[in-house]
Amino acid sequence: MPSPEPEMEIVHLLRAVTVELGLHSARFASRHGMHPTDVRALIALMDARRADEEMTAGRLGAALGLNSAGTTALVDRLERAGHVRRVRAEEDRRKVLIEVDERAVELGQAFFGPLIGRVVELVRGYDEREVAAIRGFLGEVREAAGEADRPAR
Amino acid sequence: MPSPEPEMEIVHLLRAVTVELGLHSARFASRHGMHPTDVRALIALMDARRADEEMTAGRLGAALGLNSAGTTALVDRLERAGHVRRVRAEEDRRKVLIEVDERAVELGQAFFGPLIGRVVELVRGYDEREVAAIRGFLGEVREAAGEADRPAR
DNA sequence: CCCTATTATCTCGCTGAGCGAGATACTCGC
DNA sequence: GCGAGTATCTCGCTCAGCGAGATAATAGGG
Repeated sequence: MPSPEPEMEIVHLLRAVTVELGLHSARFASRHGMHPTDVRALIALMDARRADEEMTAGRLGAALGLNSAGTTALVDRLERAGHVRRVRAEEDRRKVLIEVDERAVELGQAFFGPLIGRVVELVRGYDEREVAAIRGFLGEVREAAGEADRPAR
Repeated sequence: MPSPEPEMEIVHLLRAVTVELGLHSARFASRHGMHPTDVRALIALMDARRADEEMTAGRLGAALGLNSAGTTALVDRLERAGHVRRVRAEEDRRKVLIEVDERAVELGQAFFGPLIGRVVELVRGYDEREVAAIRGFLGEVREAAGEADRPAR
């Protein structure tokens, strides 16, 4: 066994964090009778909401890696549970806008709020340069993971 | 809308990273005709391997949040694909040890290697104190996510 | 030792998420 | 207003994961 590089500790920690966060979402899902995909969908929808972007059925499916049939089923499920509403887009009536219900937002905040608050608290414990390092690192990892397909740059 | 706290940027980045890494695993899965759960299982198995711990069917299922029936089906799938072997434990012959095939390890390294290498490279770009901050932050987040259930401490 | 309780895994039958193929509804350029 | 293109939906199917219960092995009290 080759002597392990010390940088690998960060790699393993990173993976452990994603696993742990995934399990946390799964707890939210099962507690509310939802499936992991539904939670991912709600998160994507709330992201769009925060960025003030309209979310259509198609864009949602693409973000989650579903095909159109699966997307329809997903939205059906969320709509049946009262978490979202379908609204025909006025400019292009082929599109279906998906709007998150206020109650679903509150549900999410009630569950994820404590964890988010804890992370905010953690961040406050670091000085400016340390926070910059954390922010830079996370941003670069996101970048790297998104582009990790094509072998060449 | 209340003025957003600046610490929230880190929270959103963190979530974006987990989403991106999740999609990356999903690409690995679909490229090799596997399901997301199978990839999570292989990761858990390789983790155990690195830590020199034996992994049984039961422990694997628990780590992934599957019940016994689902776990059996999962191991069947992985075994059929040649990624793992079932081995009866000698000390307690009720247990079934799951061993990862060397070829599956190589498959994973071939796919995740570039991304891991990129992250190692990134880490090298930070000085000691910055790396300590990143490591500390990730460790604390993992902790927080794992304990985020019980409201009181 | 045997008998019972306990633990680990597997089998069976079922539900439902997500897929491929193709239908339907709407838009846009000609 | 017709044909090509785009967004979503419908249908039928496959298979991941669940609940219930069977099977196999161990542990302990008598």
